[in-house]
Amino acid sequence: MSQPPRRIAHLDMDAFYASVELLRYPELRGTPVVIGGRSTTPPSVRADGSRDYARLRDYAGRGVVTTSTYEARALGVFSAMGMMKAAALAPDAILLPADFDSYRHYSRLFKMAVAAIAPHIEDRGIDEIYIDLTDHPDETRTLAQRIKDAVRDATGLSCSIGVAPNKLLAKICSDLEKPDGLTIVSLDDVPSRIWPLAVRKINGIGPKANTKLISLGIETVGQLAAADPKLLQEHFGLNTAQWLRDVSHGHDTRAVETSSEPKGISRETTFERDLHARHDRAALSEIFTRLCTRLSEDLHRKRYAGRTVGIKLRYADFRTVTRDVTLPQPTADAATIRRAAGECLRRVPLDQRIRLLGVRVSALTPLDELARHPVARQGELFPS
DNA sequence: TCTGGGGTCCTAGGACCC
DNA sequence: TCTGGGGTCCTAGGACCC
Repeated sequence: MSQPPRRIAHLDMDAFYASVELLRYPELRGTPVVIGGRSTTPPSVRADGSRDYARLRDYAGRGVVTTSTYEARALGVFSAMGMMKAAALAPDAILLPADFDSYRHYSRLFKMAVAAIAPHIEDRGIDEIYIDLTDHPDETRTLAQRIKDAVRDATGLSCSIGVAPNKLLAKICSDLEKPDGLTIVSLDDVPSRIWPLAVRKINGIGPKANTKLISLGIETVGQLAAADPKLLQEHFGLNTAQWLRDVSHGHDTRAVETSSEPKGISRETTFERDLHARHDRAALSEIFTRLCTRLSEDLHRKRYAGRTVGIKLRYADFRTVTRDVTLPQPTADAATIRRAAGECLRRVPLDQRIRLLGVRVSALTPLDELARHPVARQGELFPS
């Protein structure tokens, strides 16, 4: 009585932000382009109508690369890299500011195009989704190609799709033939196609676990599958060791979740220069209040209130501390958030320079749900 | 020339209650 | 006076992902 294998697709847009920018600036196609930076401005238009693009070499200050075109990646410039380091590697690369409104627009377009064909979709952020194709009547490759064509028709953008019996393998194989890939993998293919890959390719094995595995002589998924369970348990604990074994054999039973509620909403900012609690008190206070105001607006717009208010603080040396407090009633009110967050801030040592300040509200309840319960009206949701 | 901003999940200890 | 186990909530930190 074995179930037939599921058909799970992972769809990943190719260099999404950069590709959206190339729709707007097609003359940049084929050249190294980097998106990111804090103070980057859009290209200006010259008198003759041509565009004057900023170059990476002209950038100064903080910030990281948000994403880059494949030509820039060939020069060693990747997401999350510091801008100054990127400028050293690719000084002539074109620099563009991120335009998240535009990316969200194209995100909606591609997701709608997929949903018209296969509606069982799990959102994984702005540029990727899982799709459960198990109950779809069409043959797998034909169906996946149809989805790719629909995405291109709707957006002018290419994507890569992996189809496999579960999310773990689908995610891995959507990356195997990028860009514009279409890869189908079954459980039988795991030894030949998955085992040769680096363990880092597994979603959930990050820099820390990767380093640890390599120190144990485990570099590939196949080596992980062959590793002594006792050894793994010693270094990772029972749960993680079991998970490592499962994923190394391509096993994963997680369902495609078509809806989810947010757990927390936050706002944070890294300062142009590190600030000191006493010397820069006024500036810090203004930023703090603005974060709370923005967060309150986010909560209202998304129709949530939350009981737990927290702060995050990053020192100049990059150490991070958090403090939070749980209120008797959920709140979305800026002044209430500011007060609670201020209490949290007092519990943190403020003797060193600070580079980042953040505010967060969690333990969320939908506002509409709250409005149906009388207790909410007496709380701090709607202060007089 | 250091390292964004928005999230999720997990662990672990202590408080508190039954 | 000391001794239980289990369950839940709260708080802090860390790993990881897009």
